[in-house]
This record gives sequence, structure tokens and C-alpha cells, in this order.
Amino acid sequence: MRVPKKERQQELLQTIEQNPFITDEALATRFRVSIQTIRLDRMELKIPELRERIKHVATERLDDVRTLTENEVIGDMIDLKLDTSAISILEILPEHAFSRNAIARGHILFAQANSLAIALIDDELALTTRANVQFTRSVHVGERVVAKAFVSSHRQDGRSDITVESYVGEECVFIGEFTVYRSSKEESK
Amino acid sequence: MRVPKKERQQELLQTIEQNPFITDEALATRFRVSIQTIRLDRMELKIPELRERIKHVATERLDDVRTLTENEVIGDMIDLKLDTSAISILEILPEHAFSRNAIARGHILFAQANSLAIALIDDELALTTRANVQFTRSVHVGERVVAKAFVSSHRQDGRSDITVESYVGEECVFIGEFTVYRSSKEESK
DNA sequence: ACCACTATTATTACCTGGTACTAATAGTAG
DNA sequence: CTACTATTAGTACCAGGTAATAATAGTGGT
Repeated sequence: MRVPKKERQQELLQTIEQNPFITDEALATRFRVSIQTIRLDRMELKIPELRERIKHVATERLDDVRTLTENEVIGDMIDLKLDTSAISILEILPEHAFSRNAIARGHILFAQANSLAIALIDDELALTTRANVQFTRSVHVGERVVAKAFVSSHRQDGRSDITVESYVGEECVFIGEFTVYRSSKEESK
Repeated sequence: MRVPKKERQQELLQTIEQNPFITDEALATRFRVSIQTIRLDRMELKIPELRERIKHVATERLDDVRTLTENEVIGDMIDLKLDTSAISILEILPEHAFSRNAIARGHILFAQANSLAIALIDDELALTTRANVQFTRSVHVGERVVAKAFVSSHRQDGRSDITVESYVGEECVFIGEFTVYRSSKEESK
């Protein structure tokens, strides 16, 4: 035997996970076994065939993209009082973090806070013009970040100041002050 | 003729665009023509076959996710002098912007700047601890944002201050001051 | 040495969703 | 009636599989 069965199957799992686009034939040459062996392995491990894997990636990714880009809010908004306060929760996943130490990247926490601040404004258009943020504790993969946003002032000049505080449990991990420009309804008429 | 050719091809384009997972057979019954006609249409319109379309969606989406998550740097880094300065370019795509007005979301520009600032630090670990940013002009879909980062000071306490200025053409669209904590090499030994 | 058993490989028939090519047919305009 | 376009049909072939059956290699126990 080149490599024990169990070992090969473990590697097979990893290999396919990180490159779902690989064919049985390529896997066979890679592990120096026959195609049939690869297929038996896939059956045992319940790994679907190439085309199904690709299809899965295509549909899955469609959801994923929206979590970080197309969605109005990054994270799940669980409470919203327009022009007053809002709360969202974001679970930190491996792709949100540095692979070396599993610490969430700063801009992920910023994105959660910023999108929450924007969603809070009850206007046709809201744009961030300024932000002052502090990352008070590093957040790790698996932790759930609860962001709480509240409007601290509605200025006369069409801007609002919003404070966002993010917590993991009792601990504050992020504080941000955002100034948001709003295309106030009165103005636009 | 059920429906003129041109008309059918227009609908075909739309149909496939909003559901790339449809087979020629399904399209044939849908448009009440033969499979061959659908294939001629696809050839004329240069639409690839089902499997290629799915594959395309799968890899495209993969890239998108990485725009905000897995990549080390958001945007393309085109210049890097460690601990000194760095430049990256990011083209604003529809998914980076509000759909209503095609204006880039604030956290996208922040992410570009933040990741560039982190990449700039020549240390095992770098984490943003504070940021002060201004969005001086709104950026639209299709524009290319050039972010220029430079270290303004290496403090004794293991922190560095980095300034990032982002431009679209000659116009400054974003200014940010980041304070980054570095796990200095000397310290870790 | 022999048997049992597992792992591996080979072979064959069949499937989907196509490509590539050739040929026949229908409809329409000049 | 002819030329031309649009459509349909049919055949051979391909990738990347499923499913099932059988043969072979290697290993452990007694």
C-alpha cells in the first residue's frame, strides 16, 4: 500500500474541500490509486461527484456573497427603532479572520458597525462621511459580536452622529462614532 | 413561427442570465422550439454550455467573497515598501455599492485602507487598534480607487501610525489615520 | 499452508448534457 | 421557380460520472 486507506481518505476530504473542482481522474493520479478506488472513497465519505460539487459551490457562494457585500446590513439585525437605535449580531467565521491567529480583521467589525449605522437612518439616502473607531479587544473566530447603535444627535446640517458599541458577551470590543449624511426628505422635495 | 428569432434570442439572454442553471432541453420546451435551435441561438449569442455557466458562477462568487474576506489585501497591491509605504487599487463593482444609487459603501473603502495598512507592517502580527477616517467624496460603481498608505510614525510602545489617502483620479475620496499594534519581532523573542 | 477478509483494480453498460458536423425540410421574399 | 433563412433531425463523439459485477493482491489468524 502506498498510504493507508484512512489516511488517504482524510487527505481526500481536505483536498476536495480546498479545491472542489478536481476530477476523480486527477485525484487518482495524485494519490497513485485507480479511479475506482477514488470513487469508493467518495461513496464512503459521501462526497458528491464533481458536477454536483461545482453546482453546490455556485449556489452556496451566491448566499455567502450577500452576507458581506450585497446585504444592506452585515450581520443579522435583531432590533431596529428608526432614527433611534438598532442592534445586530455577527458570528465571526474563519474567513473573517486572519488565518494565522484567528483574530477578526478590523474592517469586518467596522463593516458591521457602519452598515448598522446606515440602516438606522430613516432616509432615502445615508452616507458615512466620517468615522472614529477603536478596537478595544481582539475578537476570535467563533465569537458572536453584538453591535448596538444609537443616534447621539441629529444635526441641522443634514448630518447625524451615531455611536456604535460592539460586545462579545459583557466585554466591549469596538467603539465607533460615525457621522452620517442624510438626504433629508424635506430637502429633496 | 411561434416568436421571431430576434425576440426569442433576447428572451433567451435574459432567461439564462437570471437562471444560469437551466438546460438546453428545458429552454427548448420553454420556447417551443427544438433543442438544436436553442443550441444555434447559444452559438450566435456566444453563451457557453450549462456546465461552463455553472462553473463560471462558482468561481465568480468565490472571487467576490474574497473581496471582503479571505484576501490579505482588499484590492490589488501594486507597490509595497515594507514599514514605509504601499499602494493598492480597487475597482468598485456593483456588489460594493448601494443598489439604489451605485455609491460605494463606506466600509468597502475602509476595508481597502485598513487591509493596506496592515499589509504595510513588516511584523508577524499587526492589528488595528484605532482609526479615524473621513469620506470626502462619494465613489461610484466603475471608478477605480487608488489607496496610498504611508507610515507616519513608529512609536516606542509597539504601535505605528499609518495614514491612508484614497483617490479617484486627482480627487481625494477618503482619508484615514490608523493606529496599528505590532507584535514586534524583538519583543516576541 | 490454507482460509477469510479487506482493499484495490478492471470491465462493462448506461446516463446527462453537451460539441461538431451533415443533411433534410419549411417558409418566405423576390 | 429559386434563393435564402430558419428550423429540425440524426449521427458520432466527448467528459465525467453512476451502478454493478468480477477478478486480483495482500494481510492476519489459526
